[in-house]
Amino acid sequence: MAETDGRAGRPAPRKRADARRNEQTLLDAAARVFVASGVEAPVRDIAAEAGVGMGTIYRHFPTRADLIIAVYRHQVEACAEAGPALLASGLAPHAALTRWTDLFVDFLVTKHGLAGVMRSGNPGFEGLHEYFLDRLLPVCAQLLEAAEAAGEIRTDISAYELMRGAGNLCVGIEDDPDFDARRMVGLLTAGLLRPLTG
Amino acid sequence: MAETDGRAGRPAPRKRADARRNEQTLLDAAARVFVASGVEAPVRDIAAEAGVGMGTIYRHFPTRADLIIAVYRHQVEACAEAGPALLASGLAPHAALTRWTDLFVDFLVTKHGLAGVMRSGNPGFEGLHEYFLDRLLPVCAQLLEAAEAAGEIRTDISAYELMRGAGNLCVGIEDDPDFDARRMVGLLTAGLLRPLTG
DNA sequence: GAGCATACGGAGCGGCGTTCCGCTTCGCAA
DNA sequence: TTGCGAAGCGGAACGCCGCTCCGTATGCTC
Repeated sequence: MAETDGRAGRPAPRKRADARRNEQTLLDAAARVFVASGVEAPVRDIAAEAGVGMGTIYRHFPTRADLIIAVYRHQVEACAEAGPALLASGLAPHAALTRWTDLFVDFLVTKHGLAGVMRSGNPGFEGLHEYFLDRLLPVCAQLLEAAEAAGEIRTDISAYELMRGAGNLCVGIEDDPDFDARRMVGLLTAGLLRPLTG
Repeated sequence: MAETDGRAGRPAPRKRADARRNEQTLLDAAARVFVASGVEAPVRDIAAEAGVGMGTIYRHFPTRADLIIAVYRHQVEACAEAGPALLASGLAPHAALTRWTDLFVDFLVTKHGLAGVMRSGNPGFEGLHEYFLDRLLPVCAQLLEAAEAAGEIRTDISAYELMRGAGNLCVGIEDDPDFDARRMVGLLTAGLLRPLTG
């Protein structure tokens, strides 16, 4: 919330060298642990992997969510930027929306358990939920509006619902070979299409 | 699994009176606690509400899932029976499927957190997932097949995926007034419809 | 080099699910 | 009615978790 404080002056007093080093070490260690054990891995494991104490993690990343956000920031950014790009690519809006949703889902399913943790009301992860929404909701909304404006889809579904729905569909995929989240999200976007019959 | 043992003879040695009493007490207490705090309520709370010790719960219901199953058995049964009834009611198969899905979703969303816990891979709840599948999957499959046979819907979605998808969409609804699970599941079933265009 | 703000480590707290075992109670048989 | 083995009970205790707190160590500045 008050990370860089934004406002006047330069209140960030520059971190100590060992602190900056540790932060990077933690990010690397967390990334490794997330791949190996999923994003729900015990904080202790991450601390151990990084060779630091518990306190160090919590000082750099006050909540688990902050750590996860930091680890995946780049990829979320890429997903956010893909939205406008797809719209500008000449694809029909609904097709662009579908493609973008696929990207979003791919991002989620390739991170063990990220989806499960991203849903709202999951204690300790509210910040993650918020971050995803802040960053990706406008993108999704833009795609949705374009498709609505083109008359391709129904207008009673909000961007939030679509993202939340797609996210939910990706929960708990890792240990279930019989469930293809991508196809189900495809069903969801297909369901958006305005029925041709009256 | 080996509850009544099914097989020959009568190996169930009839329970003691106090045991039967306690089982009922527990069921009632659990139902109350589930309503008040959701199905993820601490086992201790249920024990306290029932006025029994921890051991008593675990003896009667070896896993949390067993307790939940016992509490909701009637309602699951009703949902299962609604499937054939809807098909026989003269509704078009896809309409019947949609209605049934609504019933299923209603059942899930009216129980705090049931959906979240029903997904596979949730430690301590595997049995619950299994039970829902055993009981409701055939029903869903029957509805799906009828709609497929009528040529109303696409054929590349399995009953399991549909149920799992609907279930997933209901996860974490309780604290999110902006997300209408019923409408999203409606999108899913609408997406099943065979597109009228080539 | 001295002194202090900054950062570190990990013991410790409270909450969870689950197990285990000494004690109590039931109900059958004598 | 009484005695006794088995069935059932309660809750302390264990291990795992996220998270906090504070005595100690370290980097930075003067």
